[in-house]
Amino acid sequence: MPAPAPTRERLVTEAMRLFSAKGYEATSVSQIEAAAGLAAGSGALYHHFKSKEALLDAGIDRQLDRRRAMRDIRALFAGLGDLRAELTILGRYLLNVVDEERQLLQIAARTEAGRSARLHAACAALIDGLNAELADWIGAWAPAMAPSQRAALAAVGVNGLTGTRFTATLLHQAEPAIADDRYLAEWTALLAARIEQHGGS
Amino acid sequence: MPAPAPTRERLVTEAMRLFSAKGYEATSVSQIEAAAGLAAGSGALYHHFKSKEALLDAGIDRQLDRRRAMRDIRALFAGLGDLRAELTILGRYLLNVVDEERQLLQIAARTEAGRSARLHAACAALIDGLNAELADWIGAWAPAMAPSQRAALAAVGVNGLTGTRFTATLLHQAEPAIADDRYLAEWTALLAARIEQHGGS
DNA sequence: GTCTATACTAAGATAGAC
DNA sequence: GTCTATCTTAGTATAGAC
Repeated sequence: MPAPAPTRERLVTEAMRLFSAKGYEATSVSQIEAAAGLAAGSGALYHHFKSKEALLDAGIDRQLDRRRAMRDIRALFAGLGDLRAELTILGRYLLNVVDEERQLLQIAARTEAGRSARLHAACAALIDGLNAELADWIGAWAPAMAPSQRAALAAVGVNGLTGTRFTATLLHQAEPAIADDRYLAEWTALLAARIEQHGGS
Repeated sequence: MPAPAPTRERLVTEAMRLFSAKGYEATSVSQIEAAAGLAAGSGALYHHFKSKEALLDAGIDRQLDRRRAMRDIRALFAGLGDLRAELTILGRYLLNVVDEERQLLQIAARTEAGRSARLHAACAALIDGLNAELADWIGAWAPAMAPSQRAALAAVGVNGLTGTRFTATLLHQAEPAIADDRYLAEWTALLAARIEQHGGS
């Protein structure tokens, strides 16, 4: 049987879950304590974190650590030499990254704009990274495409992936209205048609 | 000079603005009163609305009234006979609808899932309507396309538009990283390439 | 209709017993 | 490390003067 996670870990886990469901401000310390198996309102949380905000920071840092651990996985599946095969895998990979970061994105979405600079920076770096990965790949297959057009195409592509998760969250859909396979297949066909048309040389 | 809006109107306007910025639960009645020019914490709001939730409902209803007033504008620009010309206008129209409803979408995004059934219903109807409009248009230009594929293509298209606003909100961008014209042009080219390829017959 | 004042509850955070 | 108890502030909402 797995050793129970230490209290500090449980607090971070439950806090991030509650923050993503209700937003930072709308989540009380009592609720976090209760979710972590401590007495609600006991203030036991403050033996592990200086404040509620320090707890959010710890959660963001944990997510950033996970992100660093995932880095360089991308290099594993490059260079199949076939446009649609590569794009299929790239789309699946990008959507997977969005899912890994979904909790963080939801917290940012449910929390006031200037509330946490760290939160904002973590999300901005994520979105920028997704756009850069897709833009780079497009650049390799359509070298003649102007950089500004490449950026716009990458943005539409990335928004097509992030948007489906945003919408699902917004509408409280446990699972997307359209199955991921179906959606990704259409996403791939859409971008492939445009790239072949343009950079097909 | 314009007559100052009545207090009740100002309360709804400011409440919706604050709800969209901070979320429903994170916005206090005092803040709404202050924003509407009343004494913070005076409780003057309760002479106009039974409760904070009744105020949110009034704001949702006002948005639904506006939505009804916008209906049937779509019919004005149909039937240009040119795929790319029609798609350009349709994309501009759909993005405009998203902007009109942006405040409502943001409130839903920043507010806990089961908090308001009315809010959820208003957003679901909006997203469904956008998808249906694009799917119908695709169906007219690519009759041979399977319904499930048409739905998937429409979903990618709509997510490409909603996603750009979601992302801008998430990253606190006053204006999008890519100009709307540039973005819409690429969005149009992307979908047009796919539709021509498929239903071009 | 708007104010002051207030009731009541819950928030974030701390002190000290065990 | 976790608890009970408590401090202080802020929340929703109401009562009553003007």
